[in-house]
Amino acid sequence: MGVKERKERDKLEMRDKILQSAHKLFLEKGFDQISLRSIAESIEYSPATIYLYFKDKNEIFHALHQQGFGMLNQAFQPLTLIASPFDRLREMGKAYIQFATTNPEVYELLFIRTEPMEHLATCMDDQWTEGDRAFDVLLHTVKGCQEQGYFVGLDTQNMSMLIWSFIHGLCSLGISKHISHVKEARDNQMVIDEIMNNTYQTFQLMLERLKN
Amino acid sequence: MGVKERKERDKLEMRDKILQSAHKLFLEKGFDQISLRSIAESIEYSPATIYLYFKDKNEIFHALHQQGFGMLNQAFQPLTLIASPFDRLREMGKAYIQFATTNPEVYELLFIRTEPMEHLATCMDDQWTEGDRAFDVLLHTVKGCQEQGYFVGLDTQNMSMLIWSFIHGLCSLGISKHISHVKEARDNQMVIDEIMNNTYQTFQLMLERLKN
DNA sequence: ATCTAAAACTAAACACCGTTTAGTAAATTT
DNA sequence: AAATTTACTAAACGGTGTTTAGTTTTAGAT
Repeated sequence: MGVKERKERDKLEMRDKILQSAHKLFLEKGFDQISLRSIAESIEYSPATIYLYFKDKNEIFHALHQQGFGMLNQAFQPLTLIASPFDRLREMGKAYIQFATTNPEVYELLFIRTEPMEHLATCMDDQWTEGDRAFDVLLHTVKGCQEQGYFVGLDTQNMSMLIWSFIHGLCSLGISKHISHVKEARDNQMVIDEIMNNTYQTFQLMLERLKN
Repeated sequence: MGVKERKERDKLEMRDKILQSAHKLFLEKGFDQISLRSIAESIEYSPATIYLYFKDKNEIFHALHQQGFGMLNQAFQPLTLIASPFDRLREMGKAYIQFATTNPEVYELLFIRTEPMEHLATCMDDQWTEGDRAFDVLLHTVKGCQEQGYFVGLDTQNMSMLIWSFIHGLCSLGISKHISHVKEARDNQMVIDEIMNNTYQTFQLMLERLKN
């Protein structure tokens, strides 16, 4: 009697349908433009139906947040194959920037918007472990670099935090409209991308000088 | 017959009253909790009245944005007296972090939220010049450092952008709830402040190693 | 002092929003 | 076939930003 199983599948399918629709909408129209009502309309159900599958809007954001972290981890997956820690670190930075610039809305959801974080804070179960794990990977890579003579005398955790801060700051400034000081950059994404690349390259040069 | 002048004064006073009220409200209740209606209530006028002094809500944010930049510039004012560029750079970073941590809501408005920026983009008059000027100060200081043997061979603009990215990233992560990897940091502001200080100190050590 | 025209202000409405409630229709179990 | 659980929704609640139409207050001219 697989009716129970089918029902469960249906339930998950519906959840997924809602999430897919939300994802599509917030890619198309941006963040503040997603409403439960627009999600409901796009899946051709009434707004109240969504509350049968999600507690509230934050829970939808939370689910998208998890999904986004999945995407990011997937982007990092191939990099674990790189043996040299310093090379791996460089490529991790590149991949991070690449992810942020090609999925700015997702990046915003993951690292800039505070809504799902605040929601998580109220949950007892630590589901922000994905973030912890990602940071552990960074820590491990920095440690590897140090064993090869980079960043000697600098604390591993502080150095990791430094690197993350820089990359995150660069991505944040690139995604938001805050890169000024070059008037062409105001609306030209290509100029912004170039600034980001140049800045990252300079960072890389800086790190290379920190050997021995 | 100074009646016309008085009316103009009254108009400006009212604008200021609205802005003060908005500022107070968004310090008290946070960002998303400010509504035109709550502003109106706190100044004891009807919501529609606000539209006689501001085009829309974005224009209020925009005005607060300018005001916030004034505060930041004021915090930077004393630092121009520091003769040594490298010392000045260090103190600028400290002042920036200090500003961000003591006025997180203002910092969020200035550098994280995109609303007033998007509004500015539609304005023809370039009023984001304050940001440009602040960056010029940074550029000038970095150039000074280079003349004293720091960061040689690195592009001035890229280096400035690197520094701003790092500091901004650090502040962003500190303000939002995204610093994980230390479970105590989840809700303890003191731990977060310490992480930020340690990270900045490490950055400083790094820069010092880049002499010659 | 009275009339007029402009300025200041607001009540009410509009079209949204997230969320809840109460009730209907369909599917499943008995 | 009846009873019960499940899936769904219409309508409402209290909130938002904004507009409109109309009222009150003020200023200047007669």
